[in-house]
Amino acid sequence: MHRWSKLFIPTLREAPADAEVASHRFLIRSGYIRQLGAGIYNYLFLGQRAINKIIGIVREEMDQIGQEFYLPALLPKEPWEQSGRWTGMGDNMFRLKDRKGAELCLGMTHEEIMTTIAKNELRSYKQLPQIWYQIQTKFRDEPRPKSGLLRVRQFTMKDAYSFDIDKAGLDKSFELHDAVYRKIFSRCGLKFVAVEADSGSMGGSQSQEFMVYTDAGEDLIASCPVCGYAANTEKATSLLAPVTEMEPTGDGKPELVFTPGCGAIADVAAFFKISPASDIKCVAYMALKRGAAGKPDSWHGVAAFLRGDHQVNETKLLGAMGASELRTMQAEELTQYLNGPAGFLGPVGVTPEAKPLESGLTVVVDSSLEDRKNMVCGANKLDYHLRNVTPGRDFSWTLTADIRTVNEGESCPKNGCGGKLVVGKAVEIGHIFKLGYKYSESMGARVLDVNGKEVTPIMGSYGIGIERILTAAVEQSNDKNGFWLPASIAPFTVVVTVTNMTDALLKETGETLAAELEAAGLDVLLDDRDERAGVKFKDADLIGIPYRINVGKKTAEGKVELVTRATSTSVDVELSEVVALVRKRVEEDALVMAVGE
RNA sequence: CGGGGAGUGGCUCAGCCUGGUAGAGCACCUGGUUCGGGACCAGGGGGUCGGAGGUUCAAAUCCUCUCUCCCCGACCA
Repeated sequence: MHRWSKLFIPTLREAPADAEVASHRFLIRSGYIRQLGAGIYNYLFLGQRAINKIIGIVREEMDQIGQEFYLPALLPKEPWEQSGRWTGMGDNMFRLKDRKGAELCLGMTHEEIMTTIAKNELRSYKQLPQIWYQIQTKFRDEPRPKSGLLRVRQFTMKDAYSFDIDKAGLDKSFELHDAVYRKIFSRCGLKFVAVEADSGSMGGSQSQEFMVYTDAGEDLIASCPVCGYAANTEKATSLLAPVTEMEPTGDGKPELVFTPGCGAIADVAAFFKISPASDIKCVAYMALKRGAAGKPDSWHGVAAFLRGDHQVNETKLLGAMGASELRTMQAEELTQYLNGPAGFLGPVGVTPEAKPLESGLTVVVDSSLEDRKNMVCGANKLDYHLRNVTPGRDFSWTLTADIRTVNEGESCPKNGCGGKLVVGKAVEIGHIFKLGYKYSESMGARVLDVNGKEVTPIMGSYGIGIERILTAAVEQSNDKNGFWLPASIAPFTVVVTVTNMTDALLKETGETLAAELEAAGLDVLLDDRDERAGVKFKDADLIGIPYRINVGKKTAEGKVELVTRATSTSVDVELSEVVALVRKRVEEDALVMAVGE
């Protein structure tokens, strides 16, 4: 039995001033965690207990479909060089040298290592499929750690990797993970949503994120309340209403117009008395292209053109070109590639490359411009714009693609749905991903198929952020006094609060009750501290335990109070019945979570 | 990396502008009174003011450099 008086649970009346996000404040105030450095945290007793419960659930469910491994966190350079990620991971990778000068890194993910095992050990299609997973500490040199445990440099991840003989097999492995992830998050009591996600430049074909809505989140999710469509805004699409406003003037040729000081979209729209939707915005970037095998990386000029009222979606833009990084152009580069100043850039007169990322300028035009006529755009000349510009007739491009970010209120992209998209902030707790052949190919994993022919296994990778489950749970269930966790992941299921330890009856009753609860299989914390009742109540409310039993005033009559933290409601219960009642409550909670999503 | 802010007992902060050798509340220790929503009284311990250098008779305070942390933008579990 755990006696509070003997434990280290350093609760704080006030949170550090720099903790802003609810989960950050409460995890510190409740004594779950303490900060050691930027994005580096100590997990104390309660925090580690909660983490262990989460890991228990993850492990139990993952064991239904896969096999647990444990790979090193300290990794040699070679596998990363083979996959091209030694450079590809850039500054996000922690690197170090050993005493001999050999280069190593701290693992931020383990595709390379798992694939190395596959390459060395798998020989035949008969050994497939395989699903291997581990629960491991990951290290990422985040440019900006923030929000407590939400974005850190060291964290725990459950990462899984599947190896299949063909695409159908991968689909199956993907489906298995999807189902298991839903079970895991449900059991953890999270209200989550599965969304379509960007598969990045890593060559994947399908990617799905599991998200929990919270203002502390860093992702934006677009969803349709009508049909259930949901996607990360990095990936989301929408249907646009046609632009109905009158075109500026007939179908004339481009006309140079003096537009002094109109460097911003709003100025241009006001000047021409058009909506920003009829203006062509230009965003100029330098894009990084990773050099193929042995060749160096290179930077290329890119001009993205889209409607004035739209925002460039850099993830989509990268994907459209096959580039791996973007930065905005400097003034000299604007002159070099577009021969124009910022604020007055336009597509007319520029010479697009035939293929993306060649020596000249790659011109990417958003699909929404394709059928437009008589628009306004910058003239690549200070204080001048062009009107009556028609895409295709007056300028050409390297490629068109969907490169804009959807906005709330636009129409759902699903056929005939008609719903209006809503956009909300969310935190990513899991991600499942069809990798394809990228790693098995580059690292040379091969097996023989039925015909004795060498084939490359197809892979998937699947991650869950362990601490983020805890963080998301705190984010979704807190009030001014603290937070509450579902019994499945709470460090304790019930706290027995003895309101006055100097009262022999209360003390004795609390001891006995705690022992009975424990005998009934519940994780019980006995608050036997020599503190005033108020202090104990405040602490109990703070630290996330879902149920509390007060042994106090009514105990002389054979009764105790059962307090449900989530609702702050309490009922008087006969002492002889309280153990059964708590068990019943916990079981009911679990049932609700099992169906819930 | 770009922009903004902050480093003063464990926590929250004052003091800095206008240099004179460090303070409050909470927390902690001792004793007493209290005892169902973060008690009260009395006594006590604890800080070379992030670090280095400089100016000065004298620096938490002024100057320079530096480190760390937080927040806003580009990355991801």
